[in-house]
Amino acid sequence: MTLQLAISASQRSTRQTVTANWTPIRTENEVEASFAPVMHFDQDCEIYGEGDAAEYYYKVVSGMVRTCKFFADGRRQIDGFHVAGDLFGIETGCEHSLSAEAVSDCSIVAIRRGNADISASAHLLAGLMRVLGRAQEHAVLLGRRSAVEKVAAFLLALPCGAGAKDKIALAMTRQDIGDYLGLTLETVSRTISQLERDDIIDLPSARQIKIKDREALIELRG
Amino acid sequence: MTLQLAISASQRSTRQTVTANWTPIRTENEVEASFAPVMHFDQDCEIYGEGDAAEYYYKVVSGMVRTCKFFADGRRQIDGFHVAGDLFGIETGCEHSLSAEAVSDCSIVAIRRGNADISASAHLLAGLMRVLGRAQEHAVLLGRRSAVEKVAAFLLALPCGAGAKDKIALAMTRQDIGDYLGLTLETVSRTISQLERDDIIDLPSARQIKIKDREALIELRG
DNA sequence: CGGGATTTTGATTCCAATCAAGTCCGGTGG
DNA sequence: CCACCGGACTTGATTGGAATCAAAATCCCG
Repeated sequence: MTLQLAISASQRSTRQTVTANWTPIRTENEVEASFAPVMHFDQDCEIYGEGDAAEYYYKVVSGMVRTCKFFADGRRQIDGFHVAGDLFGIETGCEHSLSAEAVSDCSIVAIRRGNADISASAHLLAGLMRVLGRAQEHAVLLGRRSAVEKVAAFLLALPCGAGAKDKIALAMTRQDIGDYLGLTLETVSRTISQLERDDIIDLPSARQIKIKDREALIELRG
Repeated sequence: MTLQLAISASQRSTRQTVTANWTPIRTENEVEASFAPVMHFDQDCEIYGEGDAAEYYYKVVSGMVRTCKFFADGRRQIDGFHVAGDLFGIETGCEHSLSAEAVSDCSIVAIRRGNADISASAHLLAGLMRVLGRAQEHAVLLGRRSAVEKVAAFLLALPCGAGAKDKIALAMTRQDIGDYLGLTLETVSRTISQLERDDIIDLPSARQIKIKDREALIELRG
């Protein structure tokens, strides 16, 4: 078992991932390729970096992964959050155009490109299409929309905890949410607080959100 | 030959497409499916609307197409501009999640879904991957970036006129560019004017742009 | 408990949106 | 050929919403 390293998170939005730190585990019950080791990554580990050779694409088994782009000035744009079943790291060219990092401790399988060709598997093709649809929705979300609209849409798109419907456990920080929505962490916080004051959501803790009035959220999302 | 109808373009960003108005032409030299009629659309015609059954996906032969989303309040987000060779209208579900319209007079081929399955054609799969890459880049562009950065990136991504390198003929209006970049038409105009004042581009006319200092643009794009 | 990271909240600033005139340009008709 | 018309574009003045700067509160983990 590997230990979570302390992270020197001083500046805003700067790269703060610990270096790769994963444990390969052979599994029997994996549906994909004949030989797909499951890897475990600790929270905030980098799975791959922008510019790395894209020999594999990946599928999340458990936990959450973020794919993102870093700019020279330290700003970061998160492309997406990926949970169990999601594909990520699919590339046209031979190198990754984004970085991928573990939001929480997580397990993923790597699938060698060409080995199991996407076109060979209807399952993978469907995954690819889903990725495309999400990317397009994300672009629409980032365009001319206000902070409330963005946050409302984000909350509505979030997967609810199994069983307890309308209860959301956030795995990511306000900074992560901001970098995904194109807002600052302060604006995200303020907006969420306002939603609570308006009795639209409940905040037992910062990372626990209960949707009290889904209709109102849908209204705000526009 | 069909006539271009007068358009009542009064409000900003409101739907202003003329109703479908296309001419099917049978062609022999089409590589795709065995039976792919080429259709012609006049400028500003709707090719399909959000919610329409997605029986086909499409490929641009000539001219330019925009795919976009309309909001209840009249705002519009343009998802992308598509030129010769580009695929558009690929959907996961059974209906279109965006609308498609002709930016200029254009010719496109429709490819029936399932008939020529994407997975059956490496060519189509590559097209799909390219679409995905573009959608991701677009999302990154719309996130936390300033007006100048957006416009610079837009100009650099534009296809230059054949032969005369660095000469761009804009097919779209300032409003179109704004709805693509998540800016108002005024901000787009101001930014372009500023670039001219800074001697980075030249504007013989509003729709003709000559890039004088590509390095500077790249610098601004970040 | 203690300490650091995360989150909330407040005050102020700034960039882009909005509101409001003009100007330019391509097309049309006299 | 020129005057005129309408849409597209430019430019100016002002406003507004989110960013930034700053500090306090809270949570989580050892």
